[in-house]
Amino acid sequence: MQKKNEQTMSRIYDSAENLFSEKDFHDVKMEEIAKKAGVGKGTIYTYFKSKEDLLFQCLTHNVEEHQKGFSEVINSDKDFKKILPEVFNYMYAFFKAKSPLIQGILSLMPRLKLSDTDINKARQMFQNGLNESSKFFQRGIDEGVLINSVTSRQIAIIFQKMFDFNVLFAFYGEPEMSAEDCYNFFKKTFFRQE
Amino acid sequence: MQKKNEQTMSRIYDSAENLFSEKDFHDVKMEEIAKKAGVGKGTIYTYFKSKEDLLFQCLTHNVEEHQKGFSEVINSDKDFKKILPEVFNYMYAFFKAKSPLIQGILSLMPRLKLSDTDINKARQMFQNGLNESSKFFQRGIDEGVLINSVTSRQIAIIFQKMFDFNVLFAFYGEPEMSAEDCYNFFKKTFFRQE
Amino acid sequence: MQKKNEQTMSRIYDSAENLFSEKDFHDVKMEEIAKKAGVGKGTIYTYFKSKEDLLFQCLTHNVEEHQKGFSEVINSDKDFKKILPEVFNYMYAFFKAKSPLIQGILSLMPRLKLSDTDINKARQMFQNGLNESSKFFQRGIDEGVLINSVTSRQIAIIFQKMFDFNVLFAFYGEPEMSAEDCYNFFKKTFFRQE
Amino acid sequence: MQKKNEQTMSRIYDSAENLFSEKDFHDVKMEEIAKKAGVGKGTIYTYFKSKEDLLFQCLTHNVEEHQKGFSEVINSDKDFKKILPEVFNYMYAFFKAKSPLIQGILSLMPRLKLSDTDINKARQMFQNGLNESSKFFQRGIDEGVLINSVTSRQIAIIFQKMFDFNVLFAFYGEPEMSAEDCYNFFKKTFFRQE
DNA sequence: AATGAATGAGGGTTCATTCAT
DNA sequence: AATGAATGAACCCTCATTCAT
Repeated sequence: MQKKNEQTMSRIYDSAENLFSEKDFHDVKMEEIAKKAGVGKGTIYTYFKSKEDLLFQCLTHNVEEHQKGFSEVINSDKDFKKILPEVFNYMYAFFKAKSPLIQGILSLMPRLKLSDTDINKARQMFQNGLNESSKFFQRGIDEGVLINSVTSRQIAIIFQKMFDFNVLFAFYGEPEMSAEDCYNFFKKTFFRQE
Repeated sequence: MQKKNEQTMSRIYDSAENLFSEKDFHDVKMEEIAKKAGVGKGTIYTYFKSKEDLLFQCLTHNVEEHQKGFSEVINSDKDFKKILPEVFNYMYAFFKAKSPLIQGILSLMPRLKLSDTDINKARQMFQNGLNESSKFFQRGIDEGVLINSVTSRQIAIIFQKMFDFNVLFAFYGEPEMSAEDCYNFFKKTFFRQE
Repeated sequence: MQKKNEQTMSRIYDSAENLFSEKDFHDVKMEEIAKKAGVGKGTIYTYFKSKEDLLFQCLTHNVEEHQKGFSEVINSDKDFKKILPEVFNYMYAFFKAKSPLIQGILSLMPRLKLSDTDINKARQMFQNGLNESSKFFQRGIDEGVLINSVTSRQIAIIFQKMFDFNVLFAFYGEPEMSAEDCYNFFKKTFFRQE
Repeated sequence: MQKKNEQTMSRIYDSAENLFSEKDFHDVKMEEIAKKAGVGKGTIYTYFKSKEDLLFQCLTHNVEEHQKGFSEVINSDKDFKKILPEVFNYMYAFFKAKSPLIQGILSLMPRLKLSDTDINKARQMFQNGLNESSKFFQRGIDEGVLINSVTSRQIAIIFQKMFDFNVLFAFYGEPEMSAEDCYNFFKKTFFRQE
C-alpha cells in the first residue's frame, strides 16, 4: 500500500515539475498534470492540499535533490580549479531544466498561501543552498584562484543568476550560452589575473 | 484605438504599470486596474484591445521612457567615471520600480498572442536599449576604466541583471543592495585594478 | 432646423433598416448604425428611445411604405390577371430586401419592451396590410381566376410566406426562385384549372 | 467531449431545446439553461464546447429524432390517403414544439462559427429530410391523389412551411390552425379535384 | 442638437476543487 | 485510495446607454 502511494506521488511530482518548469503557474492546469501523471484529477488532492501546495512541494523536492547533487560535486577532494568545470556542467543542466520553476516560485512566493512553517522551510532550504555554494567559492578565494574583491556570498549569487542569462539572450536573439561559455565568462570575471 | 482623453489613458497606464509591477499578470484583474485608475472597467477597452495588449503597451511605454532618460544620462560630456554613479542611481530607481514588470513580460512574451509586428517592435526596442548601454560601457573600456576581458555587450547584460539581485536578496533575507552598493559591486567586478 | 432633423432621422432610418435587414438584431451594433448613418452614437438617442424602439420604428416605417406602394400596385383598374405579375415583382423585391427585418420583428416582438399602444399600432398595421391584400385576392376569386376552395385571407398569408421560401431554398442549396418562378408557382397552385 | 452521465446530458438537451425553441439564441442565457436542467453552469461545458455548439447539437438531435419518427409514419404500407392525416398530426406536434428552434438555426446558421464538417452534416441532414418527405408526396402524386402541377419537392417545402403559418396567425390575432385545419388546407390546395 | 468618451451590468467561459461512488 | 463528473466563483470582455461639453 505504501509502495503504491510512493509511486503515484512520484509520478505526480514528475509531471508537475515538468509542467511548472515549462510554463507559468497559471498556464499549468491540474487536469494536465493529472493526465501526464496518468492519474485522476482527484488523486492529486490526496497527496497535495492545493495547486499552490503542489508547486511548493515541487520546489522543495527539486531544490533538495539539486542541493544533494550539488554538494556531491563540490565536496570532492580535487582542487577548486579541477572541480569548477564540473560544477558549471551540473548547474547549467539543472538551471536549464528548472530555472522557470524556481523563477515561478520566487515571483509567486509573496502571494502563496503557505503556512509560516512552510515559508521558513523554504527560506532555510535556500539559505543552506547559498551557504553550501558560498563555502565552495570561499575555497576558490582561499586557494587564490578567485579575486577577493567580492565576497564568496556575492559570487554565489551572481553565479546563480548567470544561468538565467540565457532567458535574456534568447530574447535579444543572441545565441545561447553553453555551459562552457558560462565557465569562461566566470573565469574572465572572477578569476584572479595572473 | 487611440481616442481622445490623454489624461484617462495616462491614469490607466499608471495603474496598470503599478499593478503589473507588483504582481503576476494573471493576478492582476482588469477591475483592479480600472479601480486604481479611477475609471470604469469598460473604459480600459476604449484604449487597449485586451489585457495582454495593455501589458504590452505598458512595457513599450515604460521601456521607451526609460531609454530616453537613460540616453540623457549617459550621453553627457563628462567622462565615464563621473557619469557612472549617476547611471547607477538612474538604473536603480528604474529597476526598483519596473523590474517585475519587465520580468513579467519576458517570461510571458513567448505565450503572448501578439502580432509579429508587435513582437518585432519589442525586440527592436530592447535591442536598441542594449546597444545604447553597450556603447556606454565601451566608452568605459576605451577610456581604460573597465577591464577588457569581457565585452561591452556582456557587461551591459550583467549590468541589467545586477538590478535584479535584490529580488533574490530579499528572498534570502539579505539586506537590499542600495544604488551605491551596486555601484561598488560593479566597480569591484569590472574596474581595472590599478 | 426642422429640415436638418428630418434628414438626420432619415439617414438613421436607412442605416438601421439596412443593417437590421442584413443580420440579426443582436448582431447589429448601435455604433455600426451610427457610423453607417454618418452620425454620432448619441444622436440616435435623440430620435429613438432605445435600440428596440429603433427596430420597431424601422418596421413601422418600412411596412407603411411598403403598403403604400403595394396599394398603388393592386388598386389599378387593370384586371386581376394583368396586375398579378406586377404584384409579384413588387413583393419579390420588397421581401428580398426586408424579409429578415420582418422576421426579426416577428420573433422579437413577444419580448419587445414596447408600450401597448405601440403593439396595437403594429398589429393594426399588419392587419391593414393583410386586409388590403385579401381584398385583392378576393378580386381574383370573384373574377373567377383563383380557386375558391381557400379563402382570400388564406391566400394572402400563403402569398406572403411564399417569398420566404428562398431562405429555405438557399439552405437546401436549391437555386433561388425568381419573381417569375414565384408567379408560376402561385399560378399552378391557386389558379382555377380550365 | 462525451463523458459519462447520459442523464445529465439528456437534461441539458431538454432544457436547451425548450429555451432555444422559446426565444432567440441571444436571449437564452447559459445560466438559465443550467438552472432549468438542474445542473451547474460549468457542467454544460463538460458536454458541449460552447453555446453555439449546444444550439447546433440541439438541432441535430431534434431533427434526427424527428426524421426517424417521420420515416416511421410515412413508410407504412397503408395507402397515401390513409397515412396523410397521421403525417399531419405528427408534423403538427413536432413543429409546434420545434419550429422556433429550427427557424432560429436557419437564420443563425450563416454566422455560426461551425466547422465545415458540422455545416455539411447539417445540410446533409436537412437534405435527407426533404428527400424523405419528397418521396412520400411523390407517392401521393403517383397514386393520383395529389395534383401534378407542382413537383413533390415543392410540395415538401410548402408542407414544411405550412406549419409555420401559426406564427403569423398568432401575430395577426387569427385563431391558430389545428392539425386538422392544416390537413384540410393541404387537401384543398394540393388534392386533385374530382 | 450633436457628440463620443465613459460606464457597468451582464454574459460566456475557465478551472481549481469537491464528493459520491 | 482513486476517480472524474459536477460545481460555481471568478474573470475577461461587450455594448446599449448616458451625460458633460
